[in-house]
Amino acid sequence: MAIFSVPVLALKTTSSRRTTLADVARHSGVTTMTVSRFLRTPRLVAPDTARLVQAALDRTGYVANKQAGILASGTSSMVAAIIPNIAHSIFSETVQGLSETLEARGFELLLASSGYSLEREEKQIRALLGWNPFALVLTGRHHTPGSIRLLTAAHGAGTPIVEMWDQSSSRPEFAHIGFDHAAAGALMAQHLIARGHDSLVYVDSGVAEDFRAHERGAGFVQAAAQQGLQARVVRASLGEPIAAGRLVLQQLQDSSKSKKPHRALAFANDHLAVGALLQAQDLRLSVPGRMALLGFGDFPIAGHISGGISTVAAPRRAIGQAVGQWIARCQLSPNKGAAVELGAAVGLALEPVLIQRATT
Amino acid sequence: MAIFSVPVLALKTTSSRRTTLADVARHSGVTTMTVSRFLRTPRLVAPDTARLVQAALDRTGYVANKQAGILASGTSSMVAAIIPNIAHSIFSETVQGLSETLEARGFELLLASSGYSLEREEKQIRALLGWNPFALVLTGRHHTPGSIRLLTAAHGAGTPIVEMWDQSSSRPEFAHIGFDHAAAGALMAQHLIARGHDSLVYVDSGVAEDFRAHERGAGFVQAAAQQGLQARVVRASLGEPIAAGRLVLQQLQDSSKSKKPHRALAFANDHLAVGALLQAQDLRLSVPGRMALLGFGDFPIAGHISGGISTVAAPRRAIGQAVGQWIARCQLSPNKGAAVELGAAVGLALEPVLIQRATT
DNA sequence: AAAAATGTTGTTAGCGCTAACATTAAGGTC
DNA sequence: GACCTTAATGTTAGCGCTAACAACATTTTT
Repeated sequence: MAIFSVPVLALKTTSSRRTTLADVARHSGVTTMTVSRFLRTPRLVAPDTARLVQAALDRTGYVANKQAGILASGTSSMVAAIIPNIAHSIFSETVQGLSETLEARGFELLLASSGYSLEREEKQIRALLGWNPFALVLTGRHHTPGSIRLLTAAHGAGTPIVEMWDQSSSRPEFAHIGFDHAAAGALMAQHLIARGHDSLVYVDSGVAEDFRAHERGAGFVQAAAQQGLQARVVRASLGEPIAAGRLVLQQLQDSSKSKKPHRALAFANDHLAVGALLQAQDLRLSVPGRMALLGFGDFPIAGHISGGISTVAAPRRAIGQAVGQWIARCQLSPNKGAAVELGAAVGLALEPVLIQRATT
Repeated sequence: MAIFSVPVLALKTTSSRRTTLADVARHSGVTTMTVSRFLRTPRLVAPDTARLVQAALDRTGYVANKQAGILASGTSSMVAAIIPNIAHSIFSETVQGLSETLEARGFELLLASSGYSLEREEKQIRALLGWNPFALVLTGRHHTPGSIRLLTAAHGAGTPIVEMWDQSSSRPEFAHIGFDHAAAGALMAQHLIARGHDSLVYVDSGVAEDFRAHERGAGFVQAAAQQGLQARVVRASLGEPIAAGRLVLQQLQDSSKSKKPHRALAFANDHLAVGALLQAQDLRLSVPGRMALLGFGDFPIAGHISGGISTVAAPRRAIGQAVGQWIARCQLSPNKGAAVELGAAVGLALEPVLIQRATT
């Protein structure tokens, strides 16, 4: 790999600054205000003038300066969102749904990924709030005290705050759109029990800050206990999740040569489950004959692997869409900026759905 | 799914506007300029004053208004980038590399995903330029004429433009960091030929605007021709790529019951190849016995599927890092804004590497 | 001790745009 | 024709911040 740079000699030395409204105004013989008006409320501009302005706009290749516009008007069309991991299948569809919904309503989306770190999240909240977003979207209800302080202040100043993926919010005045992860975990346990399994294992995410995965685990254990069964929880290793899933299955297999061989495994996510299934296939273990597997999330790969991973489908896209819709409603609401209106708590009750494939 | 909203009655009606520099200044008994100075160049502020200001900062929970700062200073620390698809494995690591590198140098990254549509890309270029970014990063060298016009104007006004993933740029004054996709395609063909295959097929991406995949196909066909072999090109269907890969393999199998059964397939990306491998396993086809498979990209899943997909690894992360480094260099360069310096064309020569697994 | 250098803070102006109001022209009403 | 309405454009001020320079106090140099 070699980096080479070829300095190009003097190009057009027209280091011309960007065209401004004033340039366009000069070209069309009107004032800046008329051009601004043409861009935001064209019906207030006379047709003849409009033609002149449009021509000047085309000729100059004007691109509006957002910072100036936002600063002057005091309102931004930008929505900021923080996701644990953009690349992660579980969130990419939420982002897709959010961005579609917002784009259709004239918003823009500014995205940050926290890498599941609450410290990074706090930094990003501060950075994003600096852009004066119309609203701020977070994932989950767990934040540092510093984050909460920033969020409360922003909310007080009229910025809607939405926490998604969880069933409750960190503060009552923030909106939340998500579902109950403990209940989803319970659903997993109940399904496995209904299928006749009594040796239950929950394979938790290796990411310490994946609180939702831990909550599903807690719900899983509790539901098992209610049926008089003691579920075991093991933690996957950090890092690439398919590899981690393989490793978990291998270790469980190694450690139980003599013990009860038949087990039902529920995983924190489908990638772990896929890894476990692939490892089971390599070990020639019969699935679900010797071992039943149940994933979470309904990731694209889950249905494609031979056999397919049974999974609990989370309403990934719906969450993003609902968040977008709620934010759009904030804009339309008559007295937009007021804390009262923005403080309306919104809950979206979503039932995760069980999708059964050959593995349970 | 039910959306319910609970209007919270009057919270703190302190719909207090956000704290500004002036607020902080008042609290600490200095002028706004001193506070601004403390935030940007603390060494120019006396220790005693600094303490006062810091206290006021903490007390008020000040968050700097970026639009005001950028507007006043005329320089932004934000870098804008457009990627075909954020969720796509092939780009997520590039984004990761880019964002790490930029963050370490105090830049922020504003991301947009074009969905492989040049029209959307043009809209996004316009929208992103409106934010006055420090630099603009694009994927590939194919753009609409309108986009080129916008980019040329922005470059003329001092904004560095980088095209990544391709080996050349749309205009000589833009930087480019990437590799030769035709050569990568040729590499794939040569490898298969060297392994003794003479019935070669390239399975192209179903996405019409995935120009790089098409270029690899062209390189593949040409390299085969140079060895006196006529390679066939088939196009995968649109949509979920693992399913598309399965379908391609099924169709090839159906259509060649009587004909030469042994084939070598090169795929536009690893997801297609994984789909094909899974389908081959379901059909009990021996791989590579009856059919050799070769993917592109070295996606995480490629090495984990039983057997593993042989693949040509693209320097995904390195591309992102190199782009970030180049942008950082633009900042440091003595006469930063000048077209001459920014026009320095940068090429990063990267050799894709062949990773061999059980499938070829 | 005067001059020069340095350190610290303040003043002024303006980035590019838009809200709010002011102004003018054109048409309608009595 | 004096009055009111409406339509179209212009004027003024200011969003929150920072560059550039000015003003002073303090130290260092000669």
